[in-house]
Parts: sequence; structure tokens; C-alpha cells
Amino acid sequence: MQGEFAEVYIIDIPYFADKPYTYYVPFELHGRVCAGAFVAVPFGAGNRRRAAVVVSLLTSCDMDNLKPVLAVGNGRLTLDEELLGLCFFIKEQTLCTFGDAVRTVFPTASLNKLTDYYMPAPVTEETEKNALKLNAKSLYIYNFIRSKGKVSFSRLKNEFGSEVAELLSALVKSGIVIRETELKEKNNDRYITRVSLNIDRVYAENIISETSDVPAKMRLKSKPQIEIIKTLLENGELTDKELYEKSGASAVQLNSLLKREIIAVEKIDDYRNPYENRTKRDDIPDTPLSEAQMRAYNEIAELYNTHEPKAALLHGVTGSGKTKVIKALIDLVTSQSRTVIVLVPEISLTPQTVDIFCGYYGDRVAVIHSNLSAGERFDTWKRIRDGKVDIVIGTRSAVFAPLKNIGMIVIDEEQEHTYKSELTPKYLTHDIVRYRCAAHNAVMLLSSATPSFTSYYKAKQGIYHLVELTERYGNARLPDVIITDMRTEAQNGNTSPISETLLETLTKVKEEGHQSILFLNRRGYISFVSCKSCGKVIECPNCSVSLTYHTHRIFTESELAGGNIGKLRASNGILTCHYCGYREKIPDKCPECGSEQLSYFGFGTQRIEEEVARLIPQSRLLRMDMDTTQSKFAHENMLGQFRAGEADILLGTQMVTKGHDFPNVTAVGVILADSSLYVDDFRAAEHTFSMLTQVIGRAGRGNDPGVAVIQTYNPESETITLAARQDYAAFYSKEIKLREALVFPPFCDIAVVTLVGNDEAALGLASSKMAAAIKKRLEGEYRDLYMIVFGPFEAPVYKVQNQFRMRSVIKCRLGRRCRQFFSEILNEFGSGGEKQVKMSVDFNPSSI
DNA sequence: AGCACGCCGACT
DNA sequence: GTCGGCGTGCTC
Repeated sequence: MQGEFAEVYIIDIPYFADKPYTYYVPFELHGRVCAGAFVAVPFGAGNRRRAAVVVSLLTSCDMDNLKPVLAVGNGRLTLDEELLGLCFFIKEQTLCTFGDAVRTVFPTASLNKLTDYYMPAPVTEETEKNALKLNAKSLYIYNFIRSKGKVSFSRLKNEFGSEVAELLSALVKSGIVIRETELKEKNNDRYITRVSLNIDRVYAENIISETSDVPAKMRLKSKPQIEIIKTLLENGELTDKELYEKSGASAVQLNSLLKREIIAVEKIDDYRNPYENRTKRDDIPDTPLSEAQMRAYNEIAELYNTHEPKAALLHGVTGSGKTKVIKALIDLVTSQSRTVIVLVPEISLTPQTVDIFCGYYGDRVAVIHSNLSAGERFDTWKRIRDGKVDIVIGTRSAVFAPLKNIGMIVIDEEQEHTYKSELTPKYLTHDIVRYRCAAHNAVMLLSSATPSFTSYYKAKQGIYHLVELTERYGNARLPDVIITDMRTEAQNGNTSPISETLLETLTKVKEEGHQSILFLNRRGYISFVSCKSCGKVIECPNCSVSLTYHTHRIFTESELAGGNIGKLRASNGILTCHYCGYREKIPDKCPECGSEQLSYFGFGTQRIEEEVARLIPQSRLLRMDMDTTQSKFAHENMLGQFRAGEADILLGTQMVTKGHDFPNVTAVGVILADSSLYVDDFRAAEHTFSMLTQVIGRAGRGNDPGVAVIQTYNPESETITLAARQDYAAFYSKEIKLREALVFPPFCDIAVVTLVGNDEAALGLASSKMAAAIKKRLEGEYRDLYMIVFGPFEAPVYKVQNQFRMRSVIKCRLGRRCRQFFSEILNEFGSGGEKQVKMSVDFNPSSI
């Protein structure tokens, strides 16, 4: 067949049906349907309208009886060739549907929406007969639709609940209700209307003056209109709102002048920009690069100047001034009219980085992160697409910024787990960066004090150019590190989670007028509550984890001394689940054996807050964890308070360890270094090393020397002693040998296949089927693939929110064929009718 | 995912 | 006899 045909991928389709479908393009849509366009097509036996993306156009097709493309989006929102290619890449890389990839690359607010509407069918004998047969509920719905004439699905859902969908389908089937689907263009566009005079000044003055020689009919009689012109003469250009306010006129008068072409209006896209208050500042010192920084800069600039795809790893100790090198590179790239993306692990944790770049470059920067509202996100996206900025800074989703002519993409703190998406598609940002740099002939720059082993290994192999910055910049030098043995502490009768050494340090720092940071991995007050007589740990009823005790307030010393601490705690706190948020009161007795003796174990940030208040009552403490930072700018506000010296001690979880630069901080304390060392993950040591290195790096960034106190039950652990010396090279060479011997990444890839379901029996059945499917292929068609399959076993946290989880961990070498293997397993499962059980695959998950 | 086709039990 | 249960299979 000849003509115009479109290959499309349907959005919102299960994985196994996610393939290109061909439609013919009706004549009236020729020229408007192009690759990357959003279209509506009839799909399936019921010919329901579905949203789809065109991936290519064909001029001939050997299939007949094709269905037509029904409608096409407005063309302002299409995927360009690069992003279209990127969607295919993401699908192949993460085994998601094409639609999932499109949603990730595109801000969802801009996606065209299909809305179902329901209306009564014309009344005939047939429909009347069918209407008589309706049950009460259906009749009620039918009458509701008749009374409204046309009702959207969401309206009906609000009115009757989600089970309305089934009833509606039945109504449509019997022919008494008609369903219509409309392709809605989301129009979140906001405009600023700028008004200016369309005639010269002299003429305008003549019009409004009563004594001029302008012919009477040209003279204005309307007072408000005269006011408009006067106001414009005084102010030049104004927005419509300003004009209304200053002149007292209204839209009618403005339109009247517009019709007579006395004034002109111009509509400009208005971009909501939550960072607009951070305009360019001149007070940021722009000191020249040090010699070492200059060397690093030159090495990377040389790569950039090849104008070929390149990758570099900038490995610099904490405080070596990596940001300055990056800034200089941004200047280089943007001076050649090319653009830059800077990725950071989490915006709220790195307000300083954002501040620095916004300060230097002002409105040339767009900031993207997950806290933006859909509207803000879309506006920022449009600002970028329209070429209003040449620098984008943001969290991992910013990697999809629709910039043209990208010259460099930076991944700051590249080892952070936030660069691996936990949601579908489960991509690793590095892979996306690699793809985009290849498409743009750009440089991929990874930056870290403690690179991930995967990246450092690649650098050592020569796949990435390794650039090292080995000295701290300026006056900053590494703090003295004291490792405290908590075992001897306990032997000496100190049962407090704060050692003598740490206490002395905190007290001394406070006396000197400096500040401290305390780091602890666990929020809450107490890790778990258990029964003294039967040992039962109180667990979440929905998840297989223990509940954490959170207190509503910190207890005073006299209260604690006053006897029944258990009662005090029970009446002032609550048990919560860190997985699903479940909350319950502390039971008076053990739910298992009825004993009234309950013990409290472990400690969290709240408990430390109480301890500090007891031990150093005169110090002001700021606790920063998930519980105290839920509001939008809470992080920034707390960090600002601390910087302003409104507190002596900043206590918190992960979030206090990130790249903040507090010149007045001279001491840091790690409450328990072991807590992340013995978790069930092959990267436990790597993460602990990285975390300790970062925390230690927080101290002594100003002119005063710093000290770091690390509390541990394993003072001889090499991970801890090497982190204390900030000796990444030694740690890497020790640990990489272990990885090689045990075959762990970077010497293999890890795929985790997870099955989730709420019916335990069905889940068990499904997992043995999965095991069989894997085995069958590895012994047959995929004999050439070398894999080591573990499981399926129950997941470490078997139950989350009443859903059970089984999984298989598979060591493999990811390549095209290996991905094909997993794709087939996924297909077989999706189509195999295991109703209750869902399967997903995650390649190299951030934690296992 | 939806939707149709198709093959078995409990009703007029 | 037929209405309707949901198992199986396809969607350009």
C-alpha cells in the first residue's frame, strides 16, 4: 500500500504489548504527523482512543486494513530526534515501556491527556428496553448522566467511587450510554501581556490634548482611554496589570485602543521561576584557580576542545575546590555558545552549590528538582527548550533538560545513590549522560571525593580520564581524627551513646565559640521495643520490620531521674514504621505474652538530642532529619540558621554530611560508625568509607583547625582507619581485591528480579515458575550467557504495606543479549496470566 | 491494560 | 434452552 503511514508506540500499555503499531495518516493530517509527535489512535478490539507517540513515518506498508491516526498534538510539544533516540535507549537499558521512557524525558504536565466523557444515547425502543433491565446502582448512574448530558469520567468517579468504571463499561456495552474520548492539549501556558504605544509620542500627545489641531473625530472622548495613553507616555512599556492599576482603566478600553491600532500588545511566555529571587550577585569572590586546580582544569579543557564525546572523573579530596574547577569549565563551554547541565544529588541538601551557580550566572541558570510543582516544572522546561538559559542545574531528572548544543554534563558527588532512579524506568543517570554526551559531542564530567568503585575502576582502566586533585585548597587542612572505642567506654561504666572524648570535644568547641556537627544514621528515638520476658520485638503489622519509637518531646533530667522512665516514654511518644508510616501507641504489655516489662534498644537522633541536652545543657542544638525537614524550604532554613550561628550543634542523619561549607565548624562527631558497616550489602564498606570521608571533611574548612571524633565498636576496622586518613587510594586497592575475588561489581553486573503480590500462595507459585523459566533458557537458547542465579528467596524485608516480595539476585554481564534474556522473562510473565503477581527487573540497584 | 471470543454451570 | 461466569489471546 502507498501513502503515508506512522509507526507509533502506545502510551500506558503493558510491557509485553509494547511494540510499534502502524496506522495510516489520513490526508487531512499529512504534514502535521511527524516523528516525535503525540497522536491519538484507535486501539484494540474496542477501538478505544489511546495516546501514542510517532516514532517514524513510512511511505508504503504491506499490511492492509490499517486504522487511521485520529488526531495529532499541536506540534509545540514534540520529541526531537535526540530525545526520541534516548527513549529507545532507556527502554532497552531498563526494560520499561516506551511510554514510561517518554514520560520520564518529557515533563508529565505537558503530556496530552485523554479524557473519557459519558453521555446518554438517543432513546430508542432498544435502549428503553435495556434501561428497564438495569439494577438500582446502574440506573442511578444512568439517570445522573442523563441529567447532566455529558459527564467526564473523573466527575463520575468522584460521585460514585472507583468501581463506577465497571458499571459504565456495562452501560456502554448495552448501548444506552455513549463513551467519547477527547485528546486534550494541556495548556498550562501563562503569558505576560506587554502594552506599548503604537503611534509616535507627538501624535499621542496631540490625541490627548484638547487644544491640538488633530481632527475632532480622531480625538478621544473616553477619559479612561486618555489615561491609558498618558500612563504609557509616562512609563513606556507596561504589563496590562500595571497599566490597569496606574491608569484606572479596564480591559474594554484597552481593547478599544488596540482595535484602532493606537496601542500594541505583545504576549510573552511567563515562566514561573521559584528561583527568580536568586539573581546574579556580584559579591561572590572570583579568586583565580590554584596551581593544582589549574592543572585539573587544563586537562579537562583539553578533552573538551577535541569536540568529541569524552568522559573524565575528577577525583579531589574534600575541600580541594572541585566546584571552582567546574565553574571555570562552565565559563569555557558557555563562552563558545554551548550549554551545560550540572547534576547534584539532592537540591535541598546542596543549596550552597545552587546558590553559587545562581549567584555567578543569574538568570542564565534554570533549576530543576523534584520539589517543583508540575506547573513550575513545565515552565522551567519551556524556558530551557526556548533557549532562555544555557546552564541547567538539578537533580537526576535534570539530565533530560531539552537543551540544544550541550557541551558538558557534570555529575557532582557521582557516587551518590540518588543518581539511580528507584522508580520505573530504573535508570542510572550516568548512562543517560553517556548517551547524551555521545549525541552532542560533549564531555561527561564525574566529580567526587570518594568515587563509586564502578567509576573509579573505569578510570583506572582508561575508559574515563582520571584527573586528581590531591591537596586541600587555601588554609583548609584535614582535621585531626580521633577514633573512640565504645567497648572501653562501656567497660568504664559510661552507658551513654556519647563518649567522654566526644563530650569533651563538644564542650571545648562551644567554649571557643565554634560549632559542631553530629552525625547519626538513624532517626527516631529508639530503634526498637521488645519484651523483657519473651523477647518479642514489636513489629509493623503491614511490613516485616520493627517499629521505631519517636517521642513528642525531649525529657528533662529531673523527669528522667524521677523513676518510671517506661511510663514516661509510653505516654509521650509513639511507635512508627519507617517503611509505610504506620503509627501506634506503645502497648502497656507485650502483645505476645502479656508481660508489662518492655525494653528499649538502640538510639536515634531524638535520643541523642536528649543526651546532648542532658550532658551539655547550655548548648543550643538543631536536629535535622526526615521528621524536622518535611516542609518545603526546611532544609535551607535550618542550614541558614546554623550558618548564622543560631545553634552550636547541628545533629542529623545523612543530610548533614553533604557538601556544606561551614567555616565556623571545627568539630564533627560520628555517633556510631558501625551502623552502616554491617548492613547486608556488598557496598557496605564503600558507603561507610564515603560517608565518613564526607563527615570528616566538614570540619576545619575555615582558618581554624578541625577535629573529628568517630565512635565505633570496631576501632581496628580498616574502612574506618583509612577513612580517618582520607586515604581513598589505599581503601580502593584493598576493597577492589575483595570484589574481584568474590565476583562483585565492577567485575560483574547484578540484576534483581522481584515478584510482588498480596496472595502469598500465588506468589510462591509464581516464583517457582520464574525459577523454571530462567533455568530453561540458561540451559537452552541462552546457553552462551554466563550467569549465577541466587534464589528466588524472600526479600530482606519480606512484607511491605501488606505486599509480599520474592526476589532473585542474578550475577551477570549486561549486554544486548543479556538484556534480551531478561526482556523475554518479563514478557513471558506479563502475558502468562499470573494475575496477582507483578514482576520487575532492576539492573544494578542502589542497594540489595 | 482492555476487550472479545469461547466454553461450562444455574437459572427462566 | 440462554444468561453470564471468567480463562485465553490479541491489539497495527
